[in-house]
Amino acid sequence: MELHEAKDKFIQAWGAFGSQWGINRSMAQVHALLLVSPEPLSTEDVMEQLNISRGNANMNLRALIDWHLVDRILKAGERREFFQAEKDVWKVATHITRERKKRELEPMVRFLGELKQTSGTNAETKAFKQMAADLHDLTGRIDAVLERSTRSDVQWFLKAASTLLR
Amino acid sequence: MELHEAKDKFIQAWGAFGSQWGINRSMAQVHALLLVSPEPLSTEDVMEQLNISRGNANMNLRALIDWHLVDRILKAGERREFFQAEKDVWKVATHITRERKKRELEPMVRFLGELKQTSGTNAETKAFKQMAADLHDLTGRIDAVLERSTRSDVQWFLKAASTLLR
DNA sequence: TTGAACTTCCAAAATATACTGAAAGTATAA
DNA sequence: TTATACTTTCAGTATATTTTGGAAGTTCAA
Repeated sequence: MELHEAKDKFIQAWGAFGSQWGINRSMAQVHALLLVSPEPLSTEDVMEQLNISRGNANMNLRALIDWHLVDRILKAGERREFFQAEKDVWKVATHITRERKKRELEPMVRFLGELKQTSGTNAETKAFKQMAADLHDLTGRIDAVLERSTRSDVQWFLKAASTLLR
Repeated sequence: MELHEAKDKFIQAWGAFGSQWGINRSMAQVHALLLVSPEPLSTEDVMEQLNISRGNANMNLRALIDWHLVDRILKAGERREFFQAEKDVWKVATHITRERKKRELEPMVRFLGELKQTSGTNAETKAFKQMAADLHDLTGRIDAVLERSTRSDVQWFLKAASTLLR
């Protein structure tokens, strides 16, 4: 497979993969494009290479910066900004994990905790509270594992875990 | 909080949470409804309680059965089918994890493996192949951890992991 | 202070996704 | 075999999300 073809397929695949996980296709594609570009790209470059509008490119670049997946680069003598993806995939995974954990998982854990205080003592209420408690426990454990696995040394964790459990 | 209110909030929250992770809102809500219902429900019950159409209820119930999250129940003397959610949240988590791993993660790991064979030896190609290799390694490790953690004894794994890493 | 080069915003349009409801299909009992 | 009770399908509709492109905003050099 040629480099150009491989990059292209990667951008498509990353976009499709992202959208299965609730990340919009363009954002994932912009990210993929920057991942495979050796040099930082300008907004214009992104627009051209992905055939998307200025507004769309801008919005997704900002979102990626917000997620710490992309850095703004200023070149001497150039007014416009360039964008460069973080290439260390472990760092990328860590940032994505921590952000989604904070934005989505933690609020759910909190909510499930509140449900455990539902009033009532009849069988149906008890069953509901048990379900909420189990789910709270489960999500709490997942949260804890993710917290640990992204704290300081991701690589060590995944290596250790996959070895330990062999 | 009253039982009825708590159930309702749970259904809404589960729907919203699901859609953040690429699962459609109705499917997540049907699942939540069945999770909080002590008795199996009929298609009609689901339609009424969630205010959705017959087609929608049917489609999502089938999808949930397909994901092994819901069982069809036949009651003696009743012609219609009833539906009951698997209430063991560890089992639920295991099924969801394994299904998504199989449908989404594994194909991506395979694809990244293929990218490593991109032809070319110049700096840009090398950098690309390195990136693909890193991503392949990362997703492969995640895959391995998920495989282990859902194999036979989930509870043991998460307990062990969260203790080990304290 | 102006104008050029660039970024950001946002209402409207396009697209993708989900939902509806009626009709067709299927199984069972009489 | 027919009527009935239920399930499934699917074309059309509705809703939600994403994208566009022009206008407004910003920055900076002259």
